[in-house]
Amino acid sequence: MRLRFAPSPTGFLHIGNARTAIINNLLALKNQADFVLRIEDTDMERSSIESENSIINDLKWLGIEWTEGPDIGGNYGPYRQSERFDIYQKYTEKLLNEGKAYHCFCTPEEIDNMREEAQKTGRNETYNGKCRNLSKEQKQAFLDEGRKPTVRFKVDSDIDITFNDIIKGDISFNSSNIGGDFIIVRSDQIPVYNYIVVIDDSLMKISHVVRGEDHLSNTPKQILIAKALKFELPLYAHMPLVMGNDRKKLSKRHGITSVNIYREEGYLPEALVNYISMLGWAAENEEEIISLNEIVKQFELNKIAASSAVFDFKKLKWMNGNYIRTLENNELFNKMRPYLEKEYSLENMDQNHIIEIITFLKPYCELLGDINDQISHFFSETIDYSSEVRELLKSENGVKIIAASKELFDSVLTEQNYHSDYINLVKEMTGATGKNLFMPCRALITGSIHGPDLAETMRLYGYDKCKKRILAACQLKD
RNA sequence: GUCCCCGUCGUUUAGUGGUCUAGGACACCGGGUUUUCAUCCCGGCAACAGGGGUUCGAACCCCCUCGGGGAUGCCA
Repeated sequence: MRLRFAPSPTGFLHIGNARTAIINNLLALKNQADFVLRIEDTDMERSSIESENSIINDLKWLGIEWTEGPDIGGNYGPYRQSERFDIYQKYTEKLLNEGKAYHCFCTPEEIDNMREEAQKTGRNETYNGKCRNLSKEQKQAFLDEGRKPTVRFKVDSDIDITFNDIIKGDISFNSSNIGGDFIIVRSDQIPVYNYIVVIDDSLMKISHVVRGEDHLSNTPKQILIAKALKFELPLYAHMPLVMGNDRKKLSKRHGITSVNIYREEGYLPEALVNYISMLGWAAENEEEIISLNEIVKQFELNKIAASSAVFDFKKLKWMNGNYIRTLENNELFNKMRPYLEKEYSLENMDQNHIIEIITFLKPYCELLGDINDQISHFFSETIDYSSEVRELLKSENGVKIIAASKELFDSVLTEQNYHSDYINLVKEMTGATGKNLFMPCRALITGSIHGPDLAETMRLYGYDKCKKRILAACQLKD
């Protein structure tokens, strides 16, 4: 089994493409198949090496590993289409010589008119075959005019093209419905995707073409070319597209679509891979959070749903939080570290202490970056009291509790029991209970009325810091 | 317009003729974990697009309608 992922380097790796890559990777792992990364960079205007690098970077981050590609070579290279033009040219000449393709001198304007005409009359081919049987003289005349021809592939009419798609089942097209003779080489000599994808897949011995459903209607054209070139056909599997919440193809306006942004936002690649694997597929016991190994073990291409799926950002987030919670503490620290360092200098801090805090705050984080908000009051010396907190502390009850707290820290509480005994002693002194007890205590120490267990928070703060906070609260004036 | 694909709770899925008064997960709502929030646990809400067939029996098979998506590029 030989698989391939063939992105065009015209931007960042998109979630939809990432899914194609992930599914191919799953399959490759399951079947110990060869996995080719091929760069489809024939759109000279939009392709860039920066995009290629960033896509490769994102694929690696996702844990995807190919066995052949532009970065590592292989026996079927080169793996950039822009480096294979001489190969394609031979096939073009062959097609031309055999009368299976021909030069077309029509201008874009003429083509536009044909398209309009075809639309109006309800015909299916957009190109009317005008240049199919040009005489030598006619060709020469166009050449003398300075026209640069394209190469069109001859599509015979009324031929049934059928194939069995692994995901969709039997599919059939009629050659009369695919738009007529289509261009395989542009007027600037650069061949187009629909043509060379066939050559590359054949030359690279790809056995299974697993790609997005947007390629489904390209498939009959590709089959026609493969037949003209006497290539063996690969097996096809077209995956339904990933949609936004309005059921349109997932795009920027639906939310984050670039994989690199997910990385920056603090998603774990394991979570993203897990979630995306579950889009259109379910494990035997319907377990949702399962390891890559288990997915690989259970995954079957023909079990992918034939219908499209809406990308659920909330569920992804939930899943990410889940992965964060199960991460081992030191590892979690290492992963959160870059985020922390964006806002805090960790240089002079006790690493074990930070790990202790992170472990404590883990259930509050769905994204790695969430730690920054959660941890701020552990790291900062001063407090910004919100107006809500201010009001609470300036109430009669709040003032009473602040006074009691100060007295306790002045005389009763020690470095040993300041965290464990504090709240109970305040309760005894003030008679406050329940919310009236806990809210002000939490507010005056942490500056917030919500948060994790107060005693543990105080322990992690340390005696001095708790005392400072109480003194600060005493200073609280209008 | 034309061609192709698709149609189970809001979302994602289980379901391949009887075990389905349709199951799980996310989201949402309610309760519990003797302060809050988060985690965790329990409970609730909620779907077979519609209409015809086939069959003793249909979410599952067939047809039509409707709905959605994709393609229709000298993009990939």
